[in-house]
Amino acid sequence: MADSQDITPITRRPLHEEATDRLRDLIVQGRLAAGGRLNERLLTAQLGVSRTPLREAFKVLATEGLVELLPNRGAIVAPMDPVRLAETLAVMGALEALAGELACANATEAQVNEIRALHYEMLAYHARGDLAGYFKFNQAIHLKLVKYSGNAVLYNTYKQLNGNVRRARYMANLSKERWDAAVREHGEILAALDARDVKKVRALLSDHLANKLASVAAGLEIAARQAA
Amino acid sequence: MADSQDITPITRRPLHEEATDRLRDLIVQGRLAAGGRLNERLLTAQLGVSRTPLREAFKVLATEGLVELLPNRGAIVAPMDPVRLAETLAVMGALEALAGELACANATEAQVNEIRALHYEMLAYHARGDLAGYFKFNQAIHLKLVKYSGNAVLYNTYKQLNGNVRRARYMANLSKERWDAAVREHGEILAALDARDVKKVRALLSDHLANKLASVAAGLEIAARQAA
DNA sequence: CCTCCTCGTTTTGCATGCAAACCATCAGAA
DNA sequence: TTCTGATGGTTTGCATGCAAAACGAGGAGG
Repeated sequence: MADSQDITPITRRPLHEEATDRLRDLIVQGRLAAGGRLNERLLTAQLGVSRTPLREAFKVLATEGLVELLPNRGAIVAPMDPVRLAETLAVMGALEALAGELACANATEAQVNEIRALHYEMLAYHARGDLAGYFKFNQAIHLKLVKYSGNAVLYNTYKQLNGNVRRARYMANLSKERWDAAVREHGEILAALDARDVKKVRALLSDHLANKLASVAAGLEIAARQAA
Repeated sequence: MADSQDITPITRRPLHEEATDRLRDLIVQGRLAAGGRLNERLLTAQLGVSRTPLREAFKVLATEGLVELLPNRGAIVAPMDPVRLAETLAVMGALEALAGELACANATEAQVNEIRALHYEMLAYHARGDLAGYFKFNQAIHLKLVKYSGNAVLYNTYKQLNGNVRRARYMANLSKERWDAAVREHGEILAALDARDVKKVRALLSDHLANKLASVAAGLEIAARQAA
């Protein structure tokens, strides 16, 4: 039987996949500005591929909601729409609630411990006030939780929505109070998961996401006021 | 203000979109068998497009989970995996529960009445024992409910998952009893929605989907036994 | 009889060519 | 001035060309 030390197969990934992933990263990381035009000629030069795989990547990212195709006028990075963002968070909340429920039933002890480990790492960044590091582990915890639900469709759906939200994370109005509260909430979620308390995990995750939604909404209001 | 008699813009849809939609329909309707090979040359001839837009359609449908791309060996219609199907239904249940909740808050009276109308049409097909007609309106009701939640992201996410499930609908073990029960459940859901009873709508929708999942699981077991 | 190799055919993945659509600019008319 | 229409350059959408990969039929060797 093969184990994780197995020989990794030599795979040459198709160019269009590589292009899709690279572009997705650029967009999610915000290195391609929302609403900005995606110039085919420029990107083919930068990525070193021809137009065909690049255009295939556009189509894929369009179905993921990261790119908008304007017929006969090319593609732009999907603009960030506050309403859409809020809607996405609401959906993610429902998905996480389900994930928490399933994780209570399906996650192994080792998996819960993995989340616990990530939680402590996150606490370390929180203690240092390192927001970027905090976000990274915060993300990781949420993703792991959904993954450990054991429902692959749920995981994929969640991940896709998450991509759309991640590039807006700086829009959240993360006050010190809210940050502290979020960390506390994480602690409670972990405890409830550890206790396999389905109802509590559901409720806590719902609240946690609702709070995030509120925080983002507040951030957007500030942004809107500044724009006006 | 413009009304529905408005002038419709003259739009020539891009070929790749048209191809995507056509292919998606063929797959969802089961006219392209699950697991079956998608021959580029054949399909270009049948759809009357060249390989480029067709291949773009493959990529899009692959991200939707309807097609599987085998590097250097073309594309096949994604095989139907019972586990995956069950997982998808679980996710859809969570989404519908959220949708019902939101619909209680956001749906207009007219929208509830539209669902009521569809419900009665469905009842007519049920009374006649017309399964195909029943399915059509059953689908329509669920989709409308999610749409009337007012959350566009939710609607899109749901619709995408639904495409994957629809082609497996014949796998459900729809006994007369289960069918009757489903119809009853629909009636209760409608009543609760009409009464804007959030909790009840949530609970009923969760149950309804859980029952569907059980029904599909039963159908799969029968299929598995037949295969063995 | 099975296995492995060879070589011709088919199919795929990507690059590129070409016509049509678009955009910017500007001249001329109302 | 403001609007209309022409013009050239750019960009897009799709078709097609070409090299590499996969497939498959046959034949040699075990």
